[in-house]
Amino acid sequence: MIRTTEAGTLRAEHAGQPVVLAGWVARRRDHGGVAFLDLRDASGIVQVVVRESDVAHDLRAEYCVKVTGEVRTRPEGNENTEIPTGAVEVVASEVEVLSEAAPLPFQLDQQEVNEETRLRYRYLDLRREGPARALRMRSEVSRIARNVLAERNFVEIETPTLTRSTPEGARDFLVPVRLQPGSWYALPQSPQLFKQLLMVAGMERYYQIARCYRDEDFRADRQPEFTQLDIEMSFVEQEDVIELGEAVIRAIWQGVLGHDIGEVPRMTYAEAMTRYGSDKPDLRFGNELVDLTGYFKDTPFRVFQAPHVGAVVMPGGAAQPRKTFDAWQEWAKQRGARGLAYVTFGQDGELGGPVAKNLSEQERAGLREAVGAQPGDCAFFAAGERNSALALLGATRLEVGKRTGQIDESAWSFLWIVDAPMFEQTEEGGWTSLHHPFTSPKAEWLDRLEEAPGEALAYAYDMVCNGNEIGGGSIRIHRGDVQRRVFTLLGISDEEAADKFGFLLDAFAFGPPPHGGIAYGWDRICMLLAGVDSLRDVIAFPKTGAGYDPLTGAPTPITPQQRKEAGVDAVPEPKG
RNA sequence: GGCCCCGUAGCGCAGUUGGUUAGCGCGCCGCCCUGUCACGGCGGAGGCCGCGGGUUCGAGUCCCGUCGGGGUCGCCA
Repeated sequence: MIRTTEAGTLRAEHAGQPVVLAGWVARRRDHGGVAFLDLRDASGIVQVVVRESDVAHDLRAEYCVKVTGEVRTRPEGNENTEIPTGAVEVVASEVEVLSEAAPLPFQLDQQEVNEETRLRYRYLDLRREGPARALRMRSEVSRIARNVLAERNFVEIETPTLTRSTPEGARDFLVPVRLQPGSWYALPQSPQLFKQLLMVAGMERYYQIARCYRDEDFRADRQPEFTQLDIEMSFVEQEDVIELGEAVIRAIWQGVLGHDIGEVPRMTYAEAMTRYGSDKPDLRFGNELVDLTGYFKDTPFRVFQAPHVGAVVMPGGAAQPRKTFDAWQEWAKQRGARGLAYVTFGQDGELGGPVAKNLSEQERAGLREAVGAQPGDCAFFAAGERNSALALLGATRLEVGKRTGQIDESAWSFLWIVDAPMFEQTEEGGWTSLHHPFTSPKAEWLDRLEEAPGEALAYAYDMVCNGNEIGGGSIRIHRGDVQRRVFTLLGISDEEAADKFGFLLDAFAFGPPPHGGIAYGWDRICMLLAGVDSLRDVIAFPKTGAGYDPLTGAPTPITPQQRKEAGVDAVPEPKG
């Protein structure tokens, strides 16, 4: 090693020791006759004293240097209590420049720097304490998960990233194949089918920290390539997977934050939608939705003559000016709603807002009590199809929670959402899988799926943390006849099924074990643990919203030669 | 694809109802400084005001378009 000691580890007890340090010049304070360097390495920062002024004079920020010297306690009164090494300093006898640094594109100690600039020089950004800490924490998260899984005899197995399109539902990233012009690989949206094959293969307990790819529009919490902790187990029931998933998350929160997540409560999908208007409710605050469908069943107000009428209360909301209520309308319209009806409850008991006068005398009289509001509150209403009304109210509840400060930002609220529906109605009137087509119906629905596809429940479960879905999974179908019936319901013909994932169906002809699993969104979990608002902060080299990597400049155009070789333009032979 | 916000020096920002030579802080370069820790002092360099068009006697400022970034809805089982 070039150095003997890590800078951040030096303490008063090391006084008198000769040391060789290596790191970067974080800051330089040159007084002419004496100069101080803050030397930073991965362990931290220590002050170096340089007496030979001309040596220090030529050093610049972020030069990489080797310092030979001796540790000593700082002179009386010169201690710096702000830093862990502040009791000591290293008196340099020799400073060797290992490499120079050009003037920096941004200062590393500056708080606010344009994110695109940070990403372009991500290697500099990562020299900063916060970004570096996020990556180190992420490593710790993975290590803990691996430990838990190793203790339980899980096998870590890699699966292909050049593969065939699998039916997750998102757009695939495609890779042209030089050796077979006109044919393309897809990058996996998840290792879903491979992990099921590994169960058929008798591995019994598989996991992988797997990179996944989806070609959709990106967000702060969405990247084109992202990571899942992917888990699959044989001979298990839903309870077993939930227990394991919970154990992983428990160990992570304990290990990284020292936080005990406690018993994770369960809620059915139906209950979550009814009470919170969301399949991933944020339980850090209450303020549940109110169902007023019955209350308004004979209402003279046209808008409320709907299959579902519900409300959410905004504490203190009556005091909002008209302009703010207009902004709420706009907010709702952005979400595809016609508007957001509201009623204010005055301190004097008077109802306000444009909706109130449309209600019957009787409805007005009991309304405040019916929605559970106090004088001075307001209530927002949504009316329409049950699902869309609940969705709007759920979003309103969250927005109200944010604006009124009801959300306890220091809290960790975990939750399992269970009993998800098997299917969801498509716009064309058919059915589509809520989860994916290999999800098993619950035992009581196994034989009568077809009777009421819209009501059939699945062995599917999502783990929710503070209103974020952090993981989800299911027990899979392992019986050919059940799988065929599900395909039929989904409108997938035998030929189509054979064409799309015949290899899985083939495998299932050879004694597939009952199995199930779960996948955790690793980036999102790290984002929550790090307390940051963007996935980009917990990814070493992330991309911007348009899928652009400011560091490498990817994606780039290809040369005509590459284009020709890759077979991008090849026209496949027509079949038959 | 829709909507909202932002593009001014390397970085962070200011720039009045459209009006002379576009400023401030940090950084950068040079010199000085023996106890600083966001060291300090003196001096200096650095701008296609994202890009293109329009209105105007005159545009960083107003209008249209476009590109880039951020957010959000759609989308992402």
